[in-house]
Amino acid sequence: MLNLLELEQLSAFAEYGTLSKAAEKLNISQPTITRTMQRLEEEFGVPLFERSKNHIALNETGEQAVSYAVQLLKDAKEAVDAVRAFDRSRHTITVSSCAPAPLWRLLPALSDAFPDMTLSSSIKNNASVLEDVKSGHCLLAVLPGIPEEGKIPETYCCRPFMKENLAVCVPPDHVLAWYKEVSFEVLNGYNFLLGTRLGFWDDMCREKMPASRFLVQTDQFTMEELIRESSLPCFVTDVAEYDEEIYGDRIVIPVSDQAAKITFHIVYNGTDKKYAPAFAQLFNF
Amino acid sequence: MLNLLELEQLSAFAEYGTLSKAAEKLNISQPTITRTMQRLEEEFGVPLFERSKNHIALNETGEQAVSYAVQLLKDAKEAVDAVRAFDRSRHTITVSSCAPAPLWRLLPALSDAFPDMTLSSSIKNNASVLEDVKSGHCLLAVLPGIPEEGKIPETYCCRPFMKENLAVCVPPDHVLAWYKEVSFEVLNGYNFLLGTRLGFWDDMCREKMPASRFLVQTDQFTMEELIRESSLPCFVTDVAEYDEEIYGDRIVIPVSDQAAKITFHIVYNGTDKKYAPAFAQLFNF
DNA sequence: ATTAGTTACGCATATCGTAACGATG
DNA sequence: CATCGTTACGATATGCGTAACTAAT
Repeated sequence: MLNLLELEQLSAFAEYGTLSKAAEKLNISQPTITRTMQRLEEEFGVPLFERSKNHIALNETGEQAVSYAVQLLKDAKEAVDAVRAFDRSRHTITVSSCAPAPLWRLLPALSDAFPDMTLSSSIKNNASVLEDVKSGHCLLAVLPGIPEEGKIPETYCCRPFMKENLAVCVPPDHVLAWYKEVSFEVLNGYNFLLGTRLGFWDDMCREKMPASRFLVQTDQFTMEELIRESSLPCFVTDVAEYDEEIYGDRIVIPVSDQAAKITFHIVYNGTDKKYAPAFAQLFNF
Repeated sequence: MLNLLELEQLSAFAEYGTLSKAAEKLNISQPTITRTMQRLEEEFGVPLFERSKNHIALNETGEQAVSYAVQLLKDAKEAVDAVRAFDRSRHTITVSSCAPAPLWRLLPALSDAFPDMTLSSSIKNNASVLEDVKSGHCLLAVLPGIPEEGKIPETYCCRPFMKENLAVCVPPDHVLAWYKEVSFEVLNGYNFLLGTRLGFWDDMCREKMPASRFLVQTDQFTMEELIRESSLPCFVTDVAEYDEEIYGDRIVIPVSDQAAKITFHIVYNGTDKKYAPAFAQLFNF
């Protein structure tokens, strides 16, 4: 039977041209590789090399053998990787969320319910989250409301999880500070500071306030500093903890639109034998 | 690195359910297979089995590993077979001929020109011969005349090789015995003895003499006996040696049609670097 | 008591590296 | 004479089978 270690030496010989070079690259002695090539010829049962007294080269059959060897080695490596990935997936619960806030509650709950599983979460826009849940790329999805009919298979379960309401946050001397509540229509045209990793809130703001510009900050510290030092409005929600240190005397004004009052929903594959029952229990309070 | 021998043991375990059974089937001791499974888990780096004190079974990851293992083993075997087949093809000149007679001259000539090559020949009808030469399934083809325009790629060479003329052979008291030569039209309606492996002659006879019946004999001895003991006409050609023992006092009458006077042509791929030059020399006298 | 799996132990052999050799340009 | 490939030889370790052990049915 073939031996992958031997095939690797064959492949190295093909790559480097001489047995000596190949041996050096593989950190083995040169006689070893000589013997391996002889063994390979025995195993294949046909000549693979043209030999002269101090020269050896692949013949046509040998070239063929090399191409098969390379393929086999590649397949073998991929197999190992795939098995490792599969094992990893068996011990990982993957969550795709449309916003950060739901994760703050969801991840601790999952960690509690599945103490020996690894949790892996990511925040993406709605479309990507939908993709993930449909492709099975994630086990749990968090979406802002019930997905439209036909967007996900019927076997998937959808349960309300928590609410979040959007608000703007402005310094007391800002013109908006007088409002008790404010609509997107009014806000449209103002420029805002916007933190990254906001998920679907990001998309929604751009959609509802097309005339506004959003000054996206990828760095958390920069964002906080700008909130303190500028009078630019920013966004907060009723779920995020409100840090006095950062917001100072800024005033919070709820956004009045229905679109700003979100009920996050959990979506998961109801036919998954391993997780569906546990998820049903977790989310059917 | 993975080892195919180990994967074979894994596959056997998956197939037979217990280590003992697998060990027995593979003619190895049972502790050996235990150790191999342990090594495999190390190599994959993840658990593949559920173990209790005297029981071991594949877990889900293990099932995955098995399916990859089976695939790899299959691929490896196929690779060896393919390399062997390739080597064989390198030492074999394959000839497809539309009739037996050309082979009687062609094979000795090839054997002479390529003393260390194996010759492999087969007789088929014209269409199959054309298929073989186009697909590269044969290196040399023998066809009855020049193939029609477009039937073979332009890069193929076509050279006249030898002539063969069809004749019928009847007992002296047969009504046909009076003819000096005879046309298919006259022959049409008579029934004939026909040996197998006649290649295209077979097809031609059926085409030119649709009203005739052909009593096909697969066995050479039976054929000869029937020629001796019956008065049924049969076919001979000017190339086949005429054995008095068999034909006795039968009379040979050439078939007058042009279609019965064949010039066999050799066809081969003119772009084949290895053989085209040698073939050109052989057939361009 | 039988069957299955793991561990312990000793041996055979496979495989490696060093060294020596042969050939070639 | 430097480089490359093959062969010889001795050390090592890898891997096997036997035997002994444990647990479960």
